[in-house]
Amino acid sequence: MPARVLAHFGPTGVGKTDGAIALADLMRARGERPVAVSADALQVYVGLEILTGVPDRAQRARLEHRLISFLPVDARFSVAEYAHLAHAEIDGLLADGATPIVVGGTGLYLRAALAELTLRPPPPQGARERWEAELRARGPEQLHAQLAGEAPWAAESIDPRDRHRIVRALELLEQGALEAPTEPSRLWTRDTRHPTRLVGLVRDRDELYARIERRVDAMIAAGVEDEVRRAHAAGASPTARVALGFDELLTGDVETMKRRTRNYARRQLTWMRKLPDVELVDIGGRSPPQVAAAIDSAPA
RNA sequence: GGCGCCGUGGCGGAGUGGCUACGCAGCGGCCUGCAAAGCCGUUUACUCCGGUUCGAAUCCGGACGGCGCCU
Repeated sequence: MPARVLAHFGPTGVGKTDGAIALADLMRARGERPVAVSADALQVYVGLEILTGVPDRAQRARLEHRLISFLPVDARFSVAEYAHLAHAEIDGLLADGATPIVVGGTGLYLRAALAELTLRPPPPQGARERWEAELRARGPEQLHAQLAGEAPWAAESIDPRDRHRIVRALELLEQGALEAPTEPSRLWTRDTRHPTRLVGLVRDRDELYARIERRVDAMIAAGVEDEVRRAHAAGASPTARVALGFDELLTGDVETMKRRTRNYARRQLTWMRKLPDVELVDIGGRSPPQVAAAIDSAPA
């Protein structure tokens, strides 16, 4: 069964955008019409283009990108909203005879775009703030114990120190939306909404880290610090501020930004290894056309 | 040249005779409306040589190296 949707996953700085652009040239030469659909939680924001590494004008001229740089920085965002938008884009492109290339590094977003995850409802008005205040007052262990008392099965799968998940579980519990799953999770299955070919882009670890180093330096040369200050002044939302380097650049701590970016790349690689049916392609030391050919002909 | 202080893993830093210090980095993993988030696990050491001792990173001697002061 021929794949109708292409997907590229890989750690930050590996060269996903360039890879997709090169592949697009190859596809067009064959009469196909590729369009990139971003699977990235931070590239959605307007006003953080340098920081989040959104493809520039020239790159976008060579390959149209969707779901990039469209949301005001002061807006909150979430996987569920993303899943909605991504499904609409992908289905629209297919209906139009185009080939979506889902490109991104946010693992959860990638799966949300490709598959039909059963996402839970958002927290009711003010619930988040209330539980976070509880958390600060009582600490994660206390809240976890409370959760264990009311929904032991849920507490079991959450570490007593994992404040994020504890808060989330309590929000759901409170609105009666915390039910034991009736079917197995689809997060790690090979389930997709359309026949999909998934390629994982990799390269030597030292080389990847060196690229991250250079990339951050290039961002600074391009004026990220001003960009972040402007976003900060514009009231960047909590979900925008989590962008790597946001806080660090406000205080000038470039080394921490680089280190955290490396840590993130490592987590992305962990995620990638776990994806079923991912075809790994080492794109180190290859020219764009070679990269395109390698991606195109990765052993099935 | 003399005297004194110091020499612990990639880095920082405890430990003064037997019992994993620890933190950071690195590495592996978890992951369902915050995911570039949040969380879990984990490798590497006592500068070298000799001595004392049942047993030494820890005590003694020497070598080497570093720092400081003196000549």
